Amino acid sequence: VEVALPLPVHQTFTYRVDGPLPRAGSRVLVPFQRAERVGWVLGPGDPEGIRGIRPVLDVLDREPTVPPDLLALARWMSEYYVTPLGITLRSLLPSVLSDGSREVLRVATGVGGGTPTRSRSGPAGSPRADASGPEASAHLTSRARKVLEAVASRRGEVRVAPLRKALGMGSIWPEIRALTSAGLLEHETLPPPDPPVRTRKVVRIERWILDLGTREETFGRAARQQECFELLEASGGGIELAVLQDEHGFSRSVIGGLEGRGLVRVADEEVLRDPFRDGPPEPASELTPTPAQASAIADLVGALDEERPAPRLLRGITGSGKTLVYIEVLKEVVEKRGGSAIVLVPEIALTPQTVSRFRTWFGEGVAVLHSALSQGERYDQWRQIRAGEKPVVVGARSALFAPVRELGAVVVDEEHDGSYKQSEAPRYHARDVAVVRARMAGALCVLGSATPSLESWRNALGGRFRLLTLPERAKGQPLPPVRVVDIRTRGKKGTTGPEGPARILSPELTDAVQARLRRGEQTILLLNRRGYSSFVQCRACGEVQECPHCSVSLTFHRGRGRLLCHHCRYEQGAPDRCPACGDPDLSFRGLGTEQVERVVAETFPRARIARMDVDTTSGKWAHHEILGRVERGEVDILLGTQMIAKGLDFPRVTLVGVVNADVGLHLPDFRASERSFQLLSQVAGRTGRGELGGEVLIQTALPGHYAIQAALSHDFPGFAERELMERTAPAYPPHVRMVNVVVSSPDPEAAASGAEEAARWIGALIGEGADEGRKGSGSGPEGSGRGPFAGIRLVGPAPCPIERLHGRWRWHFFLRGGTPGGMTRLLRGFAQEFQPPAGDIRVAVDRDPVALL
DNA sequence: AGCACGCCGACT
DNA sequence: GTCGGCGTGCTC
Repeated sequence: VEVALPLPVHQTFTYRVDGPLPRAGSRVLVPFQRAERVGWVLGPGDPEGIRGIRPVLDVLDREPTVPPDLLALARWMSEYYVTPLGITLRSLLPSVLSDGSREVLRVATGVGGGTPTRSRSGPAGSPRADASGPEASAHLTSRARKVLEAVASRRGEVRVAPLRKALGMGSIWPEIRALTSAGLLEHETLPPPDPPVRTRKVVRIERWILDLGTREETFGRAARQQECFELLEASGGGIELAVLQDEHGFSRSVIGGLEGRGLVRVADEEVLRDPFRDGPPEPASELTPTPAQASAIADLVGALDEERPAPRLLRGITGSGKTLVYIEVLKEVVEKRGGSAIVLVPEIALTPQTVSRFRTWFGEGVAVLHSALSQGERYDQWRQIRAGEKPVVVGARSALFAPVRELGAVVVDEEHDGSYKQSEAPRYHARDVAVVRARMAGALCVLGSATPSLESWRNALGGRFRLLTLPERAKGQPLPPVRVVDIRTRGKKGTTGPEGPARILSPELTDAVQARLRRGEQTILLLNRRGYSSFVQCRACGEVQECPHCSVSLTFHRGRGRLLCHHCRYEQGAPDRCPACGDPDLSFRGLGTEQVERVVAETFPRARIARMDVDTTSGKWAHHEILGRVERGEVDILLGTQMIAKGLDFPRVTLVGVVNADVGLHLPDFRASERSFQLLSQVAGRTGRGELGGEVLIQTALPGHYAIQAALSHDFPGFAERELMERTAPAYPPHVRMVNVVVSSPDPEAAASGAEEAARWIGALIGEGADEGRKGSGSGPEGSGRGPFAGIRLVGPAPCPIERLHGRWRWHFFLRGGTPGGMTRLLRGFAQEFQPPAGDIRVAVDRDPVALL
């Protein structure tokens, strides 16, 4: 059989099987080098040209874990995103199914003199203090001794991978081998663990008694048994044994009696874990669709019958009721056609509230896949989906790969959201893969957003997607009026100096908040930057503290009293004087949410304030706790980063204030304007949802910027038109497809030369060095070849905008244009054949990147 | 990724 | 003469 292994190698392997061939998509345990690994069977293998073929050790699945449709999708992703198939498959499945074999070590038991003692870490080479050890230990290397000591100091079995990490050593297999052959250690490869399944005892009706006469005859004078049986009947046939005993008082003998008559059976059943199980219930109010909703629904329902329905782009302003449209489509798929559907939602919008809207209609038929699930919980959901018990799957990015049967529709809500792009290999975009999965299944794909990505918008304008619009809010409320407050002139006039509160909360915004407090209404304040200040600068010498691993300034977090790097985990104590010149006069620059919180608390001492950003939501359910307080009216001002901009629906929020709309607008990324516009539009949509109306105030130093102007008038088409124009010269997505190749190394020279060599390699294939010479459009590739690579242009290499990250120096270059097929061939050749120069150099290929930092 | 093998400089 | 630190090529 041909087997895909989760290795960073663009190659598959062939193994021998005795007995029937396992079906494609089944997992197998195979010997690989000196370890055992889990891989996936792809089909019959070709033994031609392979020396010693090794045998499959075990077939781990009775039914393939990867059904044929998902295997085909994985193959497509593997090609398109230039990622080995095994790594792609691993990322589509619950991790328990692929985390593979575990190599364990333990101190050998059979050795005379007992276990080697805990070391007293004598100098290497010195005579051993404990004479009890066998002779063999005398000539161990110091490395081997370290390994042995480490194993001995942890009791029981020790896994190799964590041990190696703890020791900070490279490969420790030579040492392990030496120790095993010296009889000091035992080494064993354990099979993959059984997926964790908890069970409990459940009493379930085995034989139903419908006829009254039979019933009397059966039970006779066994009144308790009859009662118990009737309770079981009333509750659908199954009750947990412990509940029957403890809560209903049926003794073991009553249940035993029923068992003896063959009426019930006591069996172990799996306990399924589901943290969303107790989400708040939502009344199933049957809403009447607006005319716009009704016509969107009609189109979508009609599309379900098409052979190959075109993807639909549903553009509905915030509050226009896109979810109602989704639900109607799902009902059609699930109830009328017996199919299943997948609904993708951005991670932070995946709340019990969101889920409960689907639960209202589909009840237990809804599976939820969420990043906060434990491995076991995820696996539980996955099994139920595969068993066909959950026709509706709601989840974040990876829910797209739910093994549903009869896929009828895929919905991608907030399709413009950047969190749909995976940042590790396979670097897929779930929106794009959703279109592909739906197409492969002949299913309908619905992309929904108030502010579609320009990629989808262009597809809709060009007819590849069908555009559906919900131009009005479902309850007829108007979109809130938006006002701009120019903050350029503030500060000088402010009473407390240039850094004082007046610069942070303009008089206009202060008055507006004050009015809400007086009326008992709520305010949302957005500032898309966490921490207290994004950098700390010495007023004497100008020094700014940077992260030692990344080329970014350290952010001051006042709550923790520390400086943190927002890219890696680095942190250090906050300085009280400049580390360079010793001057104590430090200025805290670059406003963050912590500082706003402080200013707001000082300005409105009576207000109840909640802050929501990644620093206040570290716990698993912290989001829900904070939002619950807002919902119950225990919060007057909710302050936070972009995580408060999505999906919240609180009718008493009548003011949204954007503290500084310019954060992010100047990032060196062609999507900076698009992201700002989306964020402003989204947060604006948080108000005016109830009868109280609403208002939005945007503070900015760039009141004339088109992204802000468009947000003022809620004008998505206008914004899109302008932005599409901005991206024509030089050509950026969506006009061309783009690939970002990032080369990194701990050594800055190696990163630069690695990027140059990689670019040269590709340049030679596509017939050009770089793109600079050509101005204007990217068309007309006269000299540059007309083969499969025609039209592909290379730009760069250059240092990445964040040139150092996690201790690695980074260079990158772009490829753009050409045909998708040509690009795939180019990239595959590159991935398979390009050898980076020696040293620790990594090459990451990011196709259709969403962020270029 | 993780392993073996081979080369080379440093240390005993 | 050995040990340990890389670089290179291969894994069914």
